[in-house]
Amino acid sequence: MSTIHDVAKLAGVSIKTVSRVVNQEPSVRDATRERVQNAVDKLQYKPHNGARLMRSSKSNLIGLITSAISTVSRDPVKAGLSSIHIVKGVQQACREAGKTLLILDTEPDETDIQHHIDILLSHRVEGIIYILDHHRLIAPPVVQDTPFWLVNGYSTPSFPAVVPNDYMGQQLAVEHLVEQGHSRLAYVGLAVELEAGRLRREGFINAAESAGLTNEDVQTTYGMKLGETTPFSVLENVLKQLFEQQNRPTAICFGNDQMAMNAIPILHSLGLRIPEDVSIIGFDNDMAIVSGTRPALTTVTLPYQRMGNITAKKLLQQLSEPDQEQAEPYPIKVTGEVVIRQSVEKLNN
Amino acid sequence: MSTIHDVAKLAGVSIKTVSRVVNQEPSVRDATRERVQNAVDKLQYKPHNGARLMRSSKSNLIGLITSAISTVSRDPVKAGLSSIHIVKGVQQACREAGKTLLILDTEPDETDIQHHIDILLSHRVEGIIYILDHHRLIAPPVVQDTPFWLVNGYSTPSFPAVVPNDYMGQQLAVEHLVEQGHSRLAYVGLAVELEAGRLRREGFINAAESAGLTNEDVQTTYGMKLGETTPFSVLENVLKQLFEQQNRPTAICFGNDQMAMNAIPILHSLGLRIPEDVSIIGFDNDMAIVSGTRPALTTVTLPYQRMGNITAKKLLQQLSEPDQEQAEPYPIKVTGEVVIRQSVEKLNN
DNA sequence: CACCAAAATGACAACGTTGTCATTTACGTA
DNA sequence: TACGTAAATGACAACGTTGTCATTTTGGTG
Repeated sequence: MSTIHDVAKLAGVSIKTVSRVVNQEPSVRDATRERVQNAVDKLQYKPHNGARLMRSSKSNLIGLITSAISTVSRDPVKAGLSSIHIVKGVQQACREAGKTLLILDTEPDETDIQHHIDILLSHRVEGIIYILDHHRLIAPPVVQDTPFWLVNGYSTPSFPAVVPNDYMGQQLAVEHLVEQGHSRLAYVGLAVELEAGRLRREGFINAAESAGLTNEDVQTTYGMKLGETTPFSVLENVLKQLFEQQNRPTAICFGNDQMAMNAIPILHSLGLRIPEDVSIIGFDNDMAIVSGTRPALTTVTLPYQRMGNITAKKLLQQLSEPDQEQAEPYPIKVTGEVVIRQSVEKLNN
Repeated sequence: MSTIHDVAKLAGVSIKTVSRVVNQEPSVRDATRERVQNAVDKLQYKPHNGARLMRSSKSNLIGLITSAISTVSRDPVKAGLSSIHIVKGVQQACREAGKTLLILDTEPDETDIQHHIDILLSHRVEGIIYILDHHRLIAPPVVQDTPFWLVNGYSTPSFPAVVPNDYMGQQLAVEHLVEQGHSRLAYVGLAVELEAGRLRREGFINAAESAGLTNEDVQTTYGMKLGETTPFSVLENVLKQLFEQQNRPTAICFGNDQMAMNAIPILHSLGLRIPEDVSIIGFDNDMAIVSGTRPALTTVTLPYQRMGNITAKKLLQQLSEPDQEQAEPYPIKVTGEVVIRQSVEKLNN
């Protein structure tokens, strides 16, 4: 592999002039620049990033820690929305900024990431982004001098983090149902021990109250855990009870798409048509699920890609403007949006 | 960020002794080693990879070019099996060998990867793996001095490459059907302009011949393109014609899982039960598809993860034993295996 | 032509580590 | 205790580039 000295000798200039050409500095004559560029091309010279890094302290690398690749080949329906969508969002922002992403993938369920941090720091990455596989609180990682952001997880109010706004997302679902004329709602959600489960339930309850729905009109149940297939019999019992009562709901908000998908055949077996007899709405917009449901599922997006993009842009901004402080406390919450398909009917009332 | 000089000063030794401790060289006294390690821990010293790289010409990085991340969030059913499974296999082998993977993701359909190669070479990666999103022939990339492997694509017989053995995979499917007593088969496959489409069709025909099936017993049709949803009406017509004839097939080999999945409701609408009236078998073992079919689809795996793993191990072997030559011509073909579920019935005849 | 200022070019030190070889220390044996 | 050898430690050059400042070249003006 050729060095800057080889190029300088072939072009008949100093190594500094070669450096100026390669780095597109202005103060080089056109004829000189052309002569050097020809030598670069002929020798297929690639600058040595290690040497650059020693001199200029800019690696041009952004470190990314994720378990998305290890987990992406699990059963897509059971696994929930893959955090690789977050990776994609991060990647887009880095590509636009001309930064190279150094992705380190952890084993699933691996919580000690210090070894990964050490690798990234030895490569002198300019910043680190750690993507969690589901929304939760973690202890703050200890990293000096290098900007560090969490995505899909959070720590202290001073630690940079971006999370999905599960609360607002579920509110949007309720607002959509109410707007479509629904006034008797049920919520079948995730376990409240889960961050997302708790926030989505709270969002549902608050939105129902804000819409003036009384306790008679609103029924909530929960208990399903992320990552587990909803046992058919459990969901079946829940739905049976909902429809054995006098004030049957006209619409059901599910805590995620998987529950909504599993509910479809159960509701059919109860003699209910969707959306004519009961409307349903999911959460996540998981294409592995919604692309297969009949009728096509109306749902709320889990804005993973946007979260990744926002995080990377914030980090990059932090790098280019080191004195700018984040005004708001963390985490930054990103709200999804309703994707209207065919599982919600408009009522005339 | 502290340097080796800071550690040496704190521990009261030379920088070379610090280097010996950090690199776990043997010739250091235990007491000295402990003193140095304490200083390393106290200062949170991380070796500077750029400096190491300049001195030792070993980056410990393996470069990977793929479009898997950009494409993974497309509709999983339409996209075909994601090449991220290949990435996972590469990752496993690199992790075991203690190498860090530098993943560069291209835009979908981007064919000029020279810019990505340049980035990787400037980081002095020890080897490069280029993953193609589907099995095809490409022009040989020009890279000097650095080992370069293709996965899911191939070039000249001297260019290192690993591809799926589509031919053998489809043979396995036929052999399984024959073993289950089926003697009247149909093949509904991918377009033969596609590498996989051509090889799978050839594999089907050859396996049927080898099994002694006559032309009367075997019917082939093809024309579907990878990446496009099979138009329902086209597939419907194909299947109708198959079952309007006197010698109806007892089993259908599909060129991929997506076609098999789409065929299920059509066969039902023709009054055919699966597998009682007609057995079906897919190809790819795409969990985004097979996890949702009823009955559960018997299929042949597209061994992406294994291909990735084999490639990385070959590359790593090339790095540790540079004089070893690959005995066989390229590409190396990796055969999948039959995954038995419920869509193939055993006939008594 | 002489002078001045701006543009272009070059010399060389420094970045943080490892490889090489010289020097010092410790241990075992006679 | 002296000697020899092996183990441990240290000095310093080199890796390939960029930053800094000195030097040279060029162009314009009087």
